[in-house]
Amino acid sequence: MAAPHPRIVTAEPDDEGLRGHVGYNMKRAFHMIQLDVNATLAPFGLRMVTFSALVVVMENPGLRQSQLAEILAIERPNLVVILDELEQAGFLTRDRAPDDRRAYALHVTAQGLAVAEEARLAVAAHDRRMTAGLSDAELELVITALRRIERNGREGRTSG
Amino acid sequence: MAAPHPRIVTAEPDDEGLRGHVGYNMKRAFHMIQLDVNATLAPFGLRMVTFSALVVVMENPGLRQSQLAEILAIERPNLVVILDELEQAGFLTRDRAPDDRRAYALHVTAQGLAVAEEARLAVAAHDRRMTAGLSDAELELVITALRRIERNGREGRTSG
DNA sequence: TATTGTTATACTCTATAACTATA
DNA sequence: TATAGTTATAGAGTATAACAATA
Repeated sequence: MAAPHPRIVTAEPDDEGLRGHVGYNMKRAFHMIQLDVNATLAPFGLRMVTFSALVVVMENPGLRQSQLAEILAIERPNLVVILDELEQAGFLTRDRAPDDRRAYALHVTAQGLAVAEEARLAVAAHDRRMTAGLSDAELELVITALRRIERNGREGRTSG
Repeated sequence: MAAPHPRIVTAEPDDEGLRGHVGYNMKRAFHMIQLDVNATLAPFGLRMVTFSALVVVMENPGLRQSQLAEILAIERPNLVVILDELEQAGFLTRDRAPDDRRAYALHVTAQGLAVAEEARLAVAAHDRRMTAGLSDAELELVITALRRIERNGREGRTSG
């Protein structure tokens, strides 16, 4: 019988055998996103991770460092330098918690609030650039899928 | 007028303000994927990037290092240690190209082929674990979207 | 004893400049 | 001169152990 789908032979070497793997494609996509978002945030004196921390503290005033680390899924030691950076830029304050003098209550300053609001607009524009060509429904599905993948991974680590 | 969708106030602090951003969710998802795939590949003496390199060389025998670096989107200096690792494990060979004695022609060994085939099964199982709960159509859309995002980022860097 | 934030440290991944040997 | 592979190095991101202050 004749082959119904004759294979097109390409001269160019490629990564065909990896294209079906989620992780491989996600690594490449995330690398591009990280380059673009950091370039987007640099004018504000922010990086992806400092931006994320700033937004979370903004929406959760008085948050403790350990809570922030938990929310952002980063280790406590690594958060220290992130907050140093934000504090030295004048974007947030570490205030001793009155009820527990081991802990710091985190608050975004007026300057930090202003910068964060502008940075959010820039990041939203970055998101639109990076996801150009995807419909709203597709974008929503992608985000839902990413959150599902993260959850699958986290559950696999603890109970699997 | 009464609010049609009364907001449920949660006591728990969270990252609500970041959940709409693709990059933030992708970073978290990819972190989980990377942990899982590296744990999956460790028994084979492979990492995510050495596995990728092995598969590409397998499907493109005689490939040059610079071509492989181009395909995998990694810098030539970083590929050197990756190939050192694969060569020392006995999974591939670097043969001097007869027509250009500056270059190496890469070939996967019989041992490398056997390991790669088993590793591919393990990685496919890892993919299914990580994407559990997504339909085939959703998974395909996610991969297409990831490739689109990478392309958007790459085009933004060169011509934008 | 346990917890909060911190320091020190190490390992991975990525990026750039400069070298060598060929072309 | 230009290119292929290499070396050296620096910068992020992430992980663990151990410490001081406080609970």
